[in-house]
Amino acid sequence: MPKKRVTLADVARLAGLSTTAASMILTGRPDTRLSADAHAKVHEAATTLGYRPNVAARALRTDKSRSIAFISDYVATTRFASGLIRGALAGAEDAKHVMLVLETGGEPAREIQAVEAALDRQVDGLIFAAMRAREVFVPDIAINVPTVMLNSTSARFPLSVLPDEYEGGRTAVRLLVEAGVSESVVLVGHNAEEEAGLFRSESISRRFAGIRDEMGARGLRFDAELSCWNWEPDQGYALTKAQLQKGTPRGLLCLNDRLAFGAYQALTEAGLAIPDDVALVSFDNDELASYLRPGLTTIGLPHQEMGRRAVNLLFAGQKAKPQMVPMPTLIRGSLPAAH
Amino acid sequence: MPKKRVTLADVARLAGLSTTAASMILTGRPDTRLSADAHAKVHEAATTLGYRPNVAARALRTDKSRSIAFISDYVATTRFASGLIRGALAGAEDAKHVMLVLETGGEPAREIQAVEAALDRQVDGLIFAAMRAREVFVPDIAINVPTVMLNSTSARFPLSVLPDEYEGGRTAVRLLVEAGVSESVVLVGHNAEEEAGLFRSESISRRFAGIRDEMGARGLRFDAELSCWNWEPDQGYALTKAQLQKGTPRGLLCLNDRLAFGAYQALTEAGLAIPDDVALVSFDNDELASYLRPGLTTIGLPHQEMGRRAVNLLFAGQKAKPQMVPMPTLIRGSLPAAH
DNA sequence: GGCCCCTGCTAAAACCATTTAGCAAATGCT
DNA sequence: AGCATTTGCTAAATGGTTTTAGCAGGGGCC
Repeated sequence: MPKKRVTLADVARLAGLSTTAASMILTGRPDTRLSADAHAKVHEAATTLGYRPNVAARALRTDKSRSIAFISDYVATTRFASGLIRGALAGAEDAKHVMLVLETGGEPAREIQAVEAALDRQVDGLIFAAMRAREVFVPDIAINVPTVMLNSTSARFPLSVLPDEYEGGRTAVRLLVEAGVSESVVLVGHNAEEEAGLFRSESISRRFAGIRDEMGARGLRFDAELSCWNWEPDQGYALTKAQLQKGTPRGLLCLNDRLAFGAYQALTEAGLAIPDDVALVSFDNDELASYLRPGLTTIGLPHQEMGRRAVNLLFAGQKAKPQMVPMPTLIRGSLPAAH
Repeated sequence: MPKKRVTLADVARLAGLSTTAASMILTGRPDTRLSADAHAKVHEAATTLGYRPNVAARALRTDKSRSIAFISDYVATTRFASGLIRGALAGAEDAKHVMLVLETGGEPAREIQAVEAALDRQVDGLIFAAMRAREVFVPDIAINVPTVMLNSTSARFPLSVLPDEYEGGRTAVRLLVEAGVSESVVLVGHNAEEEAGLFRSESISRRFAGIRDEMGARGLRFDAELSCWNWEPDQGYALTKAQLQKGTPRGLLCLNDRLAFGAYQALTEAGLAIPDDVALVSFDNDELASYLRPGLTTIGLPHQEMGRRAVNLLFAGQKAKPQMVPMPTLIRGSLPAAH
C-alpha cells in the first residue's frame, strides 16, 4: 500500500532527460537553454505521474520552505485573534505558503521555543502577533528571516501593522456630533493612568488622543469621564448605572463594545430608549455589537485586513513600510439618524 | 552576519567523534553501545555550539517532520474555532510538534490543495475540523498519515472527536427539572426537518435525542416547540416575543446561547424577571453567556478539550478510539437555585 | 583547416541528518 | 594460547532536490 512518492528522478526518467533538466524546467528557471520539446516532455511526465516536489528536500537545498510562522501570545482568549489569523492565512495561501501557528501565552520560555521551532523548520518569515496591541517581548535569538509585528511593536523589528486608532478615535467623536449629539456626552472607560501610557497599550493611547483632539477641535468637552480597569460588560453596567443617578446623559462614548454592552443593560433597566434618550458609539466591532437591539454603532478593528497586510509585508522586501490600517465605521441603530 | 547554522558535523568534530556517534547520542537511541564519556562529550559540544538539528534534513531521511496539519473549513467565522485550535495547539506543543493551520472555506478545490500542501511537508498527522459538527468532505487523495476528524465525521476516517451531545441534552432537561421548572417549558430552536437529519449536523440531532429521551423518561412534554432556521439572536427574540403573546412560560430551553440572548431581550422588554418569572437553560457556553445579567446557565461545548484529544489520538497509534467528550455544565443565574 | 562561440544538455556536488554494515580492539571462555 | 563474543566506534550510503561546472556537437568566420 505505501506506494512510494514520485520523485524528480522518476519524472526525468519518463521524460528521457536528466534530473537537472527536469528541475530547471519545473522550477521555471528563466535563462535556461532547454528546448521547447524538452519543456513539453517534462511537463507531461510530471502531470502523468502526479509529481509533487518534496518540500523537505527542497528546503534542505535552498533554505526556503514556503512556510511562515504566526507566533502570538494568545490565540483563543480574545475573539479577535481569529480575524488576525484568518487574514494572515489568506495572505499566505495567496503566496502559496503555509502557515505555522504557535502560541506562547506571553511566557518568555515558550516564546523562545516557538521561535526556535519555527526557525528549525526554515520558515521564510515570522509574524509576531499580540492580542492587545503592545510592545512585545521578542526573544533575543538570531533571527535571519523577514519579521513583522502584527498588532504589536518591537524596538528590534520596526515593521509593524497596527490599526489607525488615532483616526478611529476622531471618527467616533465625529459620528456623535454629526448625529446631533454633542452636549452632555459621557466617556466610558477612560482611565487617566492608562492614558499616561503606564498600563495599557500604545494603540489605546492613540485612540484617546484622537478622541481628545477631535473634541478639542470642535470646542467640546465630556460631561464626565468614567474610569475602570477592565473593559468588561459588568464595568460598563456599573459605571453607567452610577452615572444615571446623577442625571441622564445624551450620549455615551464607550471605549469598547463590551463596556457598551454593559451600558445597554443599565440603560434598558432604567427604561431609557436607545438612541432616542441615549445614543452610543463604541469601538471594536465585537460580535456582540450586531446582536444588540438596536445594533451598536462602532469603530471596528480591521483584524482580517491587518493579518493579510502583515503577510504581504513579509514578502514585500525592501519597499516594506509600517502600516496603519484604517478602522471601518459600522453604522447601526445606536445613533440617531442624521437629519 | 548570516553566520552559518551549526550542523551535526560541527558537533561531532568538536566532540572528537563521528557524526554517526553524535547522531545516535543526540537522538537518544536506546541500544547503542557508546560510552558514557562519548555521551558527555557530544552533549557538551552540542550545547556549547548551540546545535539545533535541521528539521528538513531529518524529515528527508526519516519522513517525519514533527509537525501536524489542522485543516478546517473556517477558522474565524465562529468564535468556537479558536477553542479547537487552541486545544490542538497545546496538544501539539506537548508532543513537541508544530501545527500548520489551513483553511478551506469548505471548497473542494481548496481542500485538495490544503491536503497536498500538508502532505508535501511530510506532516505526521492530519486533523480535519469542521466548525459545525458534520460529515466532512475529505478529498480523495492518498493519505498515508494518521488522520482524525475533529468535530466532524467521515466515512473514510472513523477516528473522530465529538462533543457528547446526547448526555448534554439530557443534562439540560435535568437542570431545569431539578431547579423546579418542569411545567410550562418551551423549546426554542427546534426544527423538525433538521431533527430528521436532513439539514443540520448529526451532533445536533443527538442533542435533540438527549432532550427528548430525558423529557420522556420523566413523563414531561414541552408546552411548545418553536422552530427557526438560523439560531441567531434575532430569531430568539422574535420567537420569544411571539410566544409571550400566548402567555408567559415558566422556562425556556434554548438550543444555543445566541437564541437565548435574543430571548433575554424579549423577556426584558416585556418586563419579565429572570429567573423568577422565566428560567432559561441553553447550549454552547458562548462568550455571551457570561455577559448576560443574570448569567446564562448553559451546557458548554468543550472545544479546547476536543482539540487536545484530537492531537492525542493522532499519536495514540493502534489503541486510538473515537471520543465523545463530555459537555461541561455552567451554572449561572438564569435558573432558580434548587431549594 | 583551425578557432571560437553557441546550443542543448548532463554529471556530480552540495544540503544535513539517519542508518546500515562492519571494523578493530578488548574481553571472556576453555 | 586460541577462538568467539562483546564493546566502542566509524565509513559510507541514503533521502530528493538545486546548482555549478562542464561536455559534445554544430555552425560561423577567416
